[in-house]
Amino acid sequence: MATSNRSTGEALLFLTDEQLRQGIEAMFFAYRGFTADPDRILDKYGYGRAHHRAIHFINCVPGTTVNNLLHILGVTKQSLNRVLRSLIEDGLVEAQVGQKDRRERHLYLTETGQSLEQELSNAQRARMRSAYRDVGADAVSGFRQVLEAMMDPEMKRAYWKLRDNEGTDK
Amino acid sequence: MATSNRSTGEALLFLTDEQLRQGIEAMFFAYRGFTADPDRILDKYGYGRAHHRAIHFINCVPGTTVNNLLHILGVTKQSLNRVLRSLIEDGLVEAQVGQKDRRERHLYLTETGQSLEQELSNAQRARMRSAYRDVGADAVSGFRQVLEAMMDPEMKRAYWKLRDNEGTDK
DNA sequence: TTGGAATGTCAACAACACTGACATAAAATG
DNA sequence: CATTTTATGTCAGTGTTGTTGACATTCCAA
Repeated sequence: MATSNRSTGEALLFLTDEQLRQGIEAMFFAYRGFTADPDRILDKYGYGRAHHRAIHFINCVPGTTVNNLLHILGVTKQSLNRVLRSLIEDGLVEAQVGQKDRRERHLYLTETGQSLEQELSNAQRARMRSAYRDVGADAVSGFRQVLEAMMDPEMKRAYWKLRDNEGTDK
Repeated sequence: MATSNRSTGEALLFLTDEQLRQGIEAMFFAYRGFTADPDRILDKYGYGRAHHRAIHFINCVPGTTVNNLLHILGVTKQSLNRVLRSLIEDGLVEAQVGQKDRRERHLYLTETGQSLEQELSNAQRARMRSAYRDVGADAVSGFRQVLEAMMDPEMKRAYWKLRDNEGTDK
């Protein structure tokens, strides 16, 4: 606390309970902003955040199964099922019975579904892009590092797996 | 823009839709980790995240009113009321009628409430501290900058106000 | 073929957000 | 001072989304 070197002071300072609590509150308020734009759009269509998450990851991994999706989302299959049912009824998602294993349902976005996904993504990316622009590349790098360090190991694996998919697919 | 240094190269790279999407997913998975430890503790007592948020901010700003609290939390007073009622019934929170304006209820944590707040904070800070340690001070600074840039202006003001309170009070 | 494991669906319940209606107290207006 | 308006907080009912429990279907292995 009584050090005169600022960076050493910070190295000690940012681990105080006070600094940690500010980080916690920053996460809380930022997540509100993070979900605000998609929430407004979803309201128009009578959907909620659960629908958004399902649409997002089906778009990421087309043909994924219900079982795989619920592991990514971290909810029970019963909870996911209700959301999927409404999306299928409304023609945004298509469920194809697996050819190898007919217990599985492979999920795809229809054109309508892709259209909504775009609308949601564009809104959320706009805020992210704006924030990134404001703070610069180094800050963004730190942001990503801290987020990854905060994940449960299991979630970290899911996160990497998604990144690998996209890296190799395209 | 045509400079060859590293930060400019990243400045172009991290704004692609792909990079932005990864940031979005990182937020999603990290927030799960962020709430995981408190959620486990709250389960033991039959509480949920809503109770945690109320306890957290009552602890931050002792004597705050219901009206002030619901602005910070971004929920309706009816929603907050249900949570407060159970916390008061269980003896974790005390509501004192205002002396100047007797419509107001000033909220304080009881000793029991402070004890639970400590248990929750310690768990959440432990994860945050671990993440901060893993990545270093510079990354933490970037993390905080991006989070702040992602907040709605209104939330940013609430965030600053809380920081100012603590800075001047102590 | 039969028993168990995996996958997905249907039903009921709990937490927590919301809107609407209302009681009380303060402030403004006549 | 009486009345109206405004602010604060409470109670009741509804919808979304999470949960557990029970079940049908399909695959696989003994």
